[in-house]
Amino acid sequence: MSDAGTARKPNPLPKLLAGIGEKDASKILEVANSTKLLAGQMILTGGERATRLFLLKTGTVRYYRLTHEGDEVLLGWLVPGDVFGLGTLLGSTTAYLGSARTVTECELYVWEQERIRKLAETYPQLAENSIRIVLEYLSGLATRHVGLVSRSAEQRLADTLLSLGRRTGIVHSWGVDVNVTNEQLGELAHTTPFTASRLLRSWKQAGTVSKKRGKIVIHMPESLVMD
Amino acid sequence: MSDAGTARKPNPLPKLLAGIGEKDASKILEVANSTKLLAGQMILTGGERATRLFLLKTGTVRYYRLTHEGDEVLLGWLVPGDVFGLGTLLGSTTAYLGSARTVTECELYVWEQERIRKLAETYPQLAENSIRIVLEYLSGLATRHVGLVSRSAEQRLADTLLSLGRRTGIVHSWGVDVNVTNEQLGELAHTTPFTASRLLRSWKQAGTVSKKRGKIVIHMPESLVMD
DNA sequence: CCCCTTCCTTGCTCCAGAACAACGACGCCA
DNA sequence: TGGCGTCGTTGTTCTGGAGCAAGGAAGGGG
Repeated sequence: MSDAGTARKPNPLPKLLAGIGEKDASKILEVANSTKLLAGQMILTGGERATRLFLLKTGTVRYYRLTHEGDEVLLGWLVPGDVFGLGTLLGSTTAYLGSARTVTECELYVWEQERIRKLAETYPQLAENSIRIVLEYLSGLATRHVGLVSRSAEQRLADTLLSLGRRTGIVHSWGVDVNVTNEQLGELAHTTPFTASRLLRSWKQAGTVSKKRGKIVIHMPESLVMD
Repeated sequence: MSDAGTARKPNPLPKLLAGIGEKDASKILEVANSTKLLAGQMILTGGERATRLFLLKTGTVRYYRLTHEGDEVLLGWLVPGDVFGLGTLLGSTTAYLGSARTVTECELYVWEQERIRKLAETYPQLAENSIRIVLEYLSGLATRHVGLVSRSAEQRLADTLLSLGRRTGIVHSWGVDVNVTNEQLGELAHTTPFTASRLLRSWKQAGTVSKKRGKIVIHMPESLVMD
C-alpha cells in the first residue's frame, strides 16, 4: 500500500473501517472477539460454511487452496489490517473459498455472522468497503495470474521481492531488509526454492542483494526492475 | 450454475438483482441505458476510471488483461446475466481491473456511476449482491489459477470442455454440442491450439468426442473426468 | 560448546508442452 | 462451382525450469 517509508508502521485504520468515524470504528472493534493464535494454527478451512469474519491485528496469515493431490497453492499472504472470511457478510450461506493458517503468532478480531450483518445494516459503509476489498483481492490475484503465464521465473521472483520489500521491508541506509526464506519467496513467485536460490546467487554476484538465513537485503532495487 | 438442463435457457433474474422484487428489478433495468454492440468492439479498458456498470443481456464478452509484452491474458468469459465494471459502485474512484471486448454481437444494460450509486442506496441488496458476485469471480479465478499450477494441459482442457458443456452446451440424445474453436478452448485452458488439437484427436479416437469446424460434440462426458 | 534442526547451495537429469512450419480441409460468398 | 479466408492437423525441434540427491552452513537450545 504505502511506499517505502520508515521501519515500523503504526496501526492505521484497516480498510474494512475506512470512512467510518473513529468513534464508530472503535465501537465496531469493541464488539469483536479478540483471539491470539500460535504459529501454524488453522483459522478456517475452505469449503466450510462462512460464519465468521476475521480482521488480522498482528502477525501473518497464509491463505491457500488445496490441489486435488493435496498440495497447497498460495492465494495470498495476509498482513495486519487485512480482512478475510468476507462471505460471512452475505445473507445466504456461502463457503470460505480457501483455507487460512497462521504463519507467525497472530492476533485477530473475529465477528460472528449475525453480529457483523447487524453492524453492516447500521454502517452501510462496511458493505462498500467489502466490495472494494474483494475487488482488490481479485485484482491482486489477476496480477499474479498474468505474471504466471507471461513472465519468466526470474521476472516473477524479482517482482515478488520488490513488492515484498515495499510491503514488509525495513529500510536502512544500506538497503532494505526483507525477512523471508527462499522457500517462502519461491512460493510467492510460483517457483521452487532451488530456482530461487540460483537466482538470488546471481543477483548477489551482481551486488544487487545480499543474503542471510531467512533474510534478504536489497541494495539496488532498481536492478530488480525487469520489463 | 445450473446443471445439464435443456437446450436454450430462459432469461432468469441476473445475480445482480437477486432478492429484489420483480417490480423493483424492472424499475432498475428501465433506468439503464441499453446498447447493442457488434462483435469485436471494446467496451471498457483496464486502468480507466470506473464510471459505468454493465450487465450483459445477450452475447459473449471477453474479459482480459494485457501482459507487459502486449499479449492478452483471459481472465474470464462473460455470458448473459453477468455483470462487470463493479468498481463503479464505489464512492472513491477506482480503475477497471481489466479490459472487456465483445466476442459476438452483444446487448448490454449500462448504468452511469451516479445513477447506480443512488440505486444502491435505495436497494442495499445491490451492494450485497455485488459482494457475492465479486467473491464468485475471485473463486473462479482462484480455481483457474490452482488448475494452472497443479494440473496438466490435458486435465485443464478436459475440465474446461466439461464446464463449457455445462454452461453453454446444447444437449442432444447423442451428446452435448459445444460451439467453440480449438483456439478459444485452448485459451480458456491456458494452452495452445496445437496442444488442444492433439488432445482432441486422442479423445476422438477413444470415441469420447467428435469434432466439426468450430464445434465439439461430447459423447462421453464421464471419460473427461480426470482426477 | 556441541548437537540437531532448519535452511541454503549446487550439480545433474529430464520432460511437458510451447514454438514453428507447412500443409490440409471446411464452408461461405459471389 | 470455384476461390479464398479461416480453422484444423501433424511432425519436429527446443528449452525453461522442475525434480532429485547430496552436502554445507547457520543458529538455537540445552
